[in-house]
Amino acid sequence: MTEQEYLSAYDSSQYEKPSVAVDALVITMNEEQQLEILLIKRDAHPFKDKWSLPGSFVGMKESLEEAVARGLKQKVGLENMYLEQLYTFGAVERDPRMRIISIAYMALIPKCKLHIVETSTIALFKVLYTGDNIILKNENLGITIKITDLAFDHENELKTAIERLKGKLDYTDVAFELLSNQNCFTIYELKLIYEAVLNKQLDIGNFRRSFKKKYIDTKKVTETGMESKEFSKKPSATYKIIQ
Amino acid sequence: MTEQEYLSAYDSSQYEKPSVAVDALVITMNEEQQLEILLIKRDAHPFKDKWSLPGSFVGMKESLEEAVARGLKQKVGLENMYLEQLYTFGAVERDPRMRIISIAYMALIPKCKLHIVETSTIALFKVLYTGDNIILKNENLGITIKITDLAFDHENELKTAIERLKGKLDYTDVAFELLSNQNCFTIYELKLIYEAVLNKQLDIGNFRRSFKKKYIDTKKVTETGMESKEFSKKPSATYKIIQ
DNA sequence: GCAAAAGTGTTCTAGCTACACCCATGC
DNA sequence: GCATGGGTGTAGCTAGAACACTTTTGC
Repeated sequence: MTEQEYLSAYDSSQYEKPSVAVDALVITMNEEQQLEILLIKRDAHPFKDKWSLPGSFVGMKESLEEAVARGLKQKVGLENMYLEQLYTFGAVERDPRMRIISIAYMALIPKCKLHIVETSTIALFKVLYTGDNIILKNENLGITIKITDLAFDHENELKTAIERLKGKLDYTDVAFELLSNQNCFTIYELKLIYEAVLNKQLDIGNFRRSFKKKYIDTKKVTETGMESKEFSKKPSATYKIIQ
Repeated sequence: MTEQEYLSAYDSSQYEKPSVAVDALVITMNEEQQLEILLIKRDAHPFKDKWSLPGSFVGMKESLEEAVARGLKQKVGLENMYLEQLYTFGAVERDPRMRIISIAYMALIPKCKLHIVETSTIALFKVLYTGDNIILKNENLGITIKITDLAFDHENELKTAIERLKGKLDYTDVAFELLSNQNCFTIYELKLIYEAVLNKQLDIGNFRRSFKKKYIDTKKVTETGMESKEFSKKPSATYKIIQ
């Protein structure tokens, strides 16, 4: 049997298959320097009227990343953001309708590039900590929900994303993805992102020093030569990422 | 429409679906303190006669972990090993037969628990470094292959696993999974695992100190009170993990 | 003048690195 | 006696934490 004969004889439909979806954790930072997550209110069963992560089924001719990008473009008009695979959730009963295996992706995007028209079914929620609990709050809609109230296993997905983000701050450059302008930012602005993700205050002096050691000395980032007064009265040096 | 009506009306077979598989990266350490990986020689197209990672299709009523465990039990009689999800590979053309999305799992197991009858189609290969290249070698079969010769995208999966393992040594306890006996091991033995994974020599004095700080002081590990001469002439203290 | 961020300097500590050193044992 | 791992000690360097301090500007 040649390979060609083998391939055409192969019957890919002989077994029942699980469905495959991708979920997107669209994370941004608002003007008050708080993390926000994009949620969609379910209009159908199961979990009707619960808030959930935007998801899409994976088409036969698109990669996982392409499925996430397509879904986000269709649902909220988003394009060209940083995507990173988070984890694959495959418990048998995670969706009561049928077996769905879902590959979760984290999408980081600065809020200035996020032109979402908030409706009563699509909205950004602040991620707030109250002790050990996480609550999600949208002030325009006047909605506050507990993370445990999300549809499906999305509580688990969101918690995984937050932990991954915290863990990756140190040894990767993901924080830059939340800057409003990677070609012109201040150290203070980057510190705000770190503080929002880590949910704790950092010492600005130490942050400056470690920024310079980690990025300037290694030539990953350089001064633009321009100054900014966006965050202060005194002009501040601005930096840009070297490609 | 009630939720019950909705669920029964839901037609889960209306769209064509990708197939879903799991791949297992069974990693162990041999008597010479080298990492080994379990490979299976393909007996069918595509990639006929190439070596590959053991994989299984995911059944409708089993979780991803269960699918990995079932596959390993059926193919090589392995049970009860440490499993950790690695990454999901979903490129459209990764399998020329059909669309297969594969969730890779890393399985760590001490060689003493790995009772594999090596045949010409199932074997453990040493993971060896030659400069920047990785080669896979089985001396019983007299086979040496380059990592680039693996079937499908398994080169990529194996490289991802090795990197993950290296990265996780520091901040997790994965190294313990490769100990032949978690209830009786020496510090030297643990150091050999670190050296095999990191592919570099470590200072034994510093390793002892950091082991004690990280595990003894925190009461995660304690002395057994027994001594071992397995690795030396002078008797050595042995340790066990506290559950 | 006050507040707030920009930016620098200093001190202290913890941890890691690279050794040197002695001990116990098998050969 | 010598090689090998068991085990401890130590000096030096580095990164990070905590905090003090000056500067520049808008109000």
